[in-house]
Amino acid sequence: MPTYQRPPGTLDILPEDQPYWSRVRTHAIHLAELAGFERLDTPMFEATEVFARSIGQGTDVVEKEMYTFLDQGGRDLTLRPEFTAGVVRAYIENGLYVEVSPQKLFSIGPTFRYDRPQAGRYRQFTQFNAEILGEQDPAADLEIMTLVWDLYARLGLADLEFQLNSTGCPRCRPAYVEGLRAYYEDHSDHICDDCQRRLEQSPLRVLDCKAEACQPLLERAPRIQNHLCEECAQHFADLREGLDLLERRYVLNHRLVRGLDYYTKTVFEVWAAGIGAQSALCGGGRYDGLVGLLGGPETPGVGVAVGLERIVILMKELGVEPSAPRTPEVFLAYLGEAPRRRSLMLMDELRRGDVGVYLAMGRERGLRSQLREADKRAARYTVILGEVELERGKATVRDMKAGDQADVDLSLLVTWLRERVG
RNA sequence: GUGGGUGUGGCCUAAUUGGUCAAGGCACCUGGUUGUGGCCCAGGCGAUUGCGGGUUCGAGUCCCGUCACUCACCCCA
Repeated sequence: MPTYQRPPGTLDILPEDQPYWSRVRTHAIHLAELAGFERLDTPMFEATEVFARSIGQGTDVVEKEMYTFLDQGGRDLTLRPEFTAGVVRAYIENGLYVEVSPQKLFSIGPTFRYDRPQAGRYRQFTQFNAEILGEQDPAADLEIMTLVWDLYARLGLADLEFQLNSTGCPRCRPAYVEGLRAYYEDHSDHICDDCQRRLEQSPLRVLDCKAEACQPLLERAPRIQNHLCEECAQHFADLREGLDLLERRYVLNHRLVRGLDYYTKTVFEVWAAGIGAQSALCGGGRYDGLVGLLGGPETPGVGVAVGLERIVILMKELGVEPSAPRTPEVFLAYLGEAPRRRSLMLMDELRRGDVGVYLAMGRERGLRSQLREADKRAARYTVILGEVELERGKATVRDMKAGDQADVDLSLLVTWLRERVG
């Protein structure tokens, strides 16, 4: 065992995995920009209050999953467990509501949750996040959903569909929740302990209970879809029409309720098999009250958070090719002190000429050892410089694939190589 | 927080079920070629078998504890 290990639930992303990450990030950023989203970077930590108020006191995230600490100045801070709260805080603080509306913003970076790690779940994980602030039109929900769908499609994850639901708004939800509570109270002796608690704290959460005992009751529980106000019902219908029109598959899931309190109307997730017991690839929804709740002007919003680790896991599982890493195609080998100095200069010259190059290290190495290294590094050409070549003002350039060699004038070497690599 | 599984060199695996066996493969380094890679051959580096304790003449192998990793529950990315 090594003396030091990664903290539980964290990940070393080694060079061999970077091509996957690079491909995921590149596509995410490209698609976001294509759809008119602008990048916003916020701090990795915020005042704890920002998250506690947004996400809600009774939620799992706030109750037991936050990395919270006091800094030297006694400030109560928390590593972000998600992006939305911080993005909304930045939107208000920087007065982005006076800019063109809606504001379409995306972010990408690490997030932190103190969960128990398991397959597909980490304490530090990476999210791609997109938000549309200042627009109540269901077209905004549709754009958000289309964006993540297209990201998956580009990365080769096919056969996906949205889980979709509407959780109503402050006008219609309270009545539904009362109805749900009343229904459950009539049968309270048949439900699990967790649900007993949920009824008090966040009644909607009884809907995604998986306990055997609760299933029969759930079957006949009232469904929010039948209790939406006219505005919410219309919004939901418009969104579904848009999804149909653009052929983004979805299934209605009346039991989909997300673990954060701020959602209104639309909630959705995308599920996939193959990431251990986890299924959610992304999750999102509308939060029309959040900006107001955090002290800004009443402003509707909708957004999504995409888990990047889970995408990478699936890409590997499905055999999706990552992007090819770019490594130098030229290796400089030398024999002797004068050639070594000349190689140093060649290295400099080549890189200034935008030719990627490895330089052999070590002063007493045999050519065999240097060529072995060149081979392992998959260099296309090895430039061999010894006393013999130096005297004639030339270098021996070995084509590693063909196995043949050419004499090239040192003065022409950069040009010669530039014509053949890149 | 709760439960299950696992823990041998950088990686993968072995050790006749307590008796010199800590072995093999991959990787790495050197040499076979006084200046030539990939294949092959030879050699080499590298492990107090997670840690602590116990049983025993003797433990990698049994027991207890502990730590770590891992999977799962809750919930999510």
